[in-house]
Amino acid sequence: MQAVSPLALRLQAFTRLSKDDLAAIERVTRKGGKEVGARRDLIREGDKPKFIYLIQEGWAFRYKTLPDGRRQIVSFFIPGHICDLNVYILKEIDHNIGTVTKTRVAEIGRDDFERLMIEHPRITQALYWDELVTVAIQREWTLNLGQRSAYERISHLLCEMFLRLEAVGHTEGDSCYFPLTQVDLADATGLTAVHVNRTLQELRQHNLIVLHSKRLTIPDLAALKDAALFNDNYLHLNHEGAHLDAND
Amino acid sequence: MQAVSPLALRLQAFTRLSKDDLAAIERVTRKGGKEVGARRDLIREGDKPKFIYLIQEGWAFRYKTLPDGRRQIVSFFIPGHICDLNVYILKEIDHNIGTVTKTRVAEIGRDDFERLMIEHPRITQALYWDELVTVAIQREWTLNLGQRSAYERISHLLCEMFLRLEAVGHTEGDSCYFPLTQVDLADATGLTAVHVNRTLQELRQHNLIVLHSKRLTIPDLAALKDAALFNDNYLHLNHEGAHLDAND
DNA sequence: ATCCAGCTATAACATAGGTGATCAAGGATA
DNA sequence: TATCCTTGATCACCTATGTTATAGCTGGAT
Repeated sequence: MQAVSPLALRLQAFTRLSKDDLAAIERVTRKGGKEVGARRDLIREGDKPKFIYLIQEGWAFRYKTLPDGRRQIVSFFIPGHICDLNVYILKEIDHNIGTVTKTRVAEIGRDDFERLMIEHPRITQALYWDELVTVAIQREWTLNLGQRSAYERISHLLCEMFLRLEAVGHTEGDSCYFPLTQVDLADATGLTAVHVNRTLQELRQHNLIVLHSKRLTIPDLAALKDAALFNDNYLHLNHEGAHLDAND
Repeated sequence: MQAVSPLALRLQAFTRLSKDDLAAIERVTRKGGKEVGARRDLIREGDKPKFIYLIQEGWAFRYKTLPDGRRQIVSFFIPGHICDLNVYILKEIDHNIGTVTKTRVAEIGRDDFERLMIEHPRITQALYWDELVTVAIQREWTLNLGQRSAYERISHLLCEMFLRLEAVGHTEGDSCYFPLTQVDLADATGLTAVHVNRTLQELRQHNLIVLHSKRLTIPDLAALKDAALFNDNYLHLNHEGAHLDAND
């Protein structure tokens, strides 16, 4: 189905990997393959962390809830995304991971993972880069929720997802598959679905987006970025030089 | 001044460290010592990451800004806190770190740090635990900003800070030093200073807090936690058994 | 071809929290 | 003691976003 694992694709945005590295990634990710249906929970709060999850195909998200049912999506996972490097160190998971679409994941055990990191320092470093980017995204979400208006917030999320999808080759020109419902967007932006709907109308009126039938088109990305006060430095894709000290 | 480095104190909440481990921490942290005044920037957006910063004494925070000046504090640093494990992998810092009070930090270079990790696997693991907790806190802040009301949000922040201070021995009974201004609280909770003021009044009226002259007292922590819908699982302090597999 | 559940759209109304302005109180500095 | 500056307190008014309700779509299941 796919020639290259989306993880490998993603990591190569940071550093070049050898054939040997790539083969090791393929091996490890092929091992714990698993299919999960749409709108299912993959991990539940309170679980004992056993595996590192790698999203191979499909969309998922991490979410947290309050006792009265309020719920916040705290991050989205798209192909190539690793959930929680080193997480087996913790005793208990403090959040949930749910799927949006049908999803193919690889469950990677602690031992396999540690072996991979010991035998492939280049991969190890790339994984830490990946982890740092994930945390940086989490911080940007904090800024998003704390300071941006509804209009800016939604624009920002759309920009971010588009750029992340682009990085793993999941866009076609100025459009992409986009399976999130307005309720998902609301839970991710801390707004209500009603207000998300209003705001999407507004974005459409301004010709910043076309969104229907699970397809998002952004005719003028620069304009949407402006509306979002989007600064892509937090995605750390501008990495020339960052890997110069890795031994080739 | 202090017998044990607050970092060592903090890490021992996760695992027991040997005398040798402790000595290594002392050595590394003593090396790059530096004093910074109150309300100064320690790190600026765009800087090239050179050091890992360890807060030895004082309070600081990480913040991000928007072009029009809006600003969000995305995390607080108290003694024993490490800023960004492995951060030297990135090309450019995407946020700022500013001090609240006069602060003593240790700048730890990449080489020293990597040597520490190679020679002390127990410390390495504790550092990853620390990093996972930091990220978990960031996620909880996302929930906080996205879903909690002003009243819950401020209560939550006060609970979190109190518990974190307690973990490094910086509380006295039910009270602690608390140098944040109402503007700081506003920037951290995504509210305005005016509304923070209103909400603090409300908390005082409900006898949940006493706060003046940079001193916070929480007469009934359980009650404040209730008001905050506070669930401390994200701090991962409940760790019995978590380190059983470390070789003693 | 029909049905149904989960989406999307819209409207009328309510409110939490924002704005901008002013003043008082508490520490530093001199 | 006087001055300055930061912080905290309050007030009157405003608006972005939430609430509740209803109805119309749409696409997959049967």
